[in-house]
Amino acid sequence: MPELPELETTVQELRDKIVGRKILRVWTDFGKMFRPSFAEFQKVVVGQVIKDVSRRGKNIIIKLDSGHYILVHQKLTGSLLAGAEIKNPYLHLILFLDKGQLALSDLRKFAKVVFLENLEDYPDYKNLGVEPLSREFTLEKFQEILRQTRGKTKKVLMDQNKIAGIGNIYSDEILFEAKISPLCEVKNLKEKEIKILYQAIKKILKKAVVAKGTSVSDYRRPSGKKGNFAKFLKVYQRENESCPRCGAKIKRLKFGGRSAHFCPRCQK
DNA sequence: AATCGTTCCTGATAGC
DNA sequence: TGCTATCAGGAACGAT
Repeated sequence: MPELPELETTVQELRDKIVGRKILRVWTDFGKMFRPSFAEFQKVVVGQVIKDVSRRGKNIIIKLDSGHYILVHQKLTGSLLAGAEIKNPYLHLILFLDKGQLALSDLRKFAKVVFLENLEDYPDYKNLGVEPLSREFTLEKFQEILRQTRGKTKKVLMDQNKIAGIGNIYSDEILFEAKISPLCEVKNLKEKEIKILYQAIKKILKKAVVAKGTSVSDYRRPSGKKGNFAKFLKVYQRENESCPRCGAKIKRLKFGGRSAHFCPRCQK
């Protein structure tokens, strides 16, 4: 699923292809994914020139000539693809540009496309937490976030309103790197562990950005290529395999509606 | 106010 | 073989 490194890759690779392009026509077969409506979206978007592509948390933000925005959340299986002519059985949105196409592929149809006049008017956007690879995300900031939060460490890492961009794959990998159990209550983390966890967040996310993300299920880069991080995964989707650090059997545990993969021996 | 359960969707897999 | 049932999963939303 697309998380921060996948989105970062998407943005970097989309920029060259679509900034400066004019939107001539739009097509969809799934009007339900648009907010407020496809009719509204079509009316406002056609004829616009794409000014910029950026990212905030797991949201892709496309800025238009008019100063308005298209916000795309890819959820579980969405991918933004760009090229001369996109072919794929799961396309649900195509923007026909003056050169090439921009398309949204989404097997499970959970993705959302929102048209906004002003980003700050959108509470789901405004409430997003700190960007973990930004300068704002200092150790002090992380300590402050943890002081204000209760619950299990994995859940807090994945809370978009605390830290934006981390999902199931990278929370598992970060916790393994830091040797902390996903079930560990935040209030029980020692100062030293908080520092190690902070460093692990930066390290794993940076490494995954360099590798251009993880294509463990449906994620694809805008060119249709896969990301390269899957081969670096230590615990995610490795249930019953041996821990690469201590050799114990990796466990998978469901809690709070999601699954955590971890080594029961070396993650405390 | 914070937390919990439900919902959206479809391909893969298990069970018969 | 071919059918049906179950499951995964981000986050908005409604309920408590």
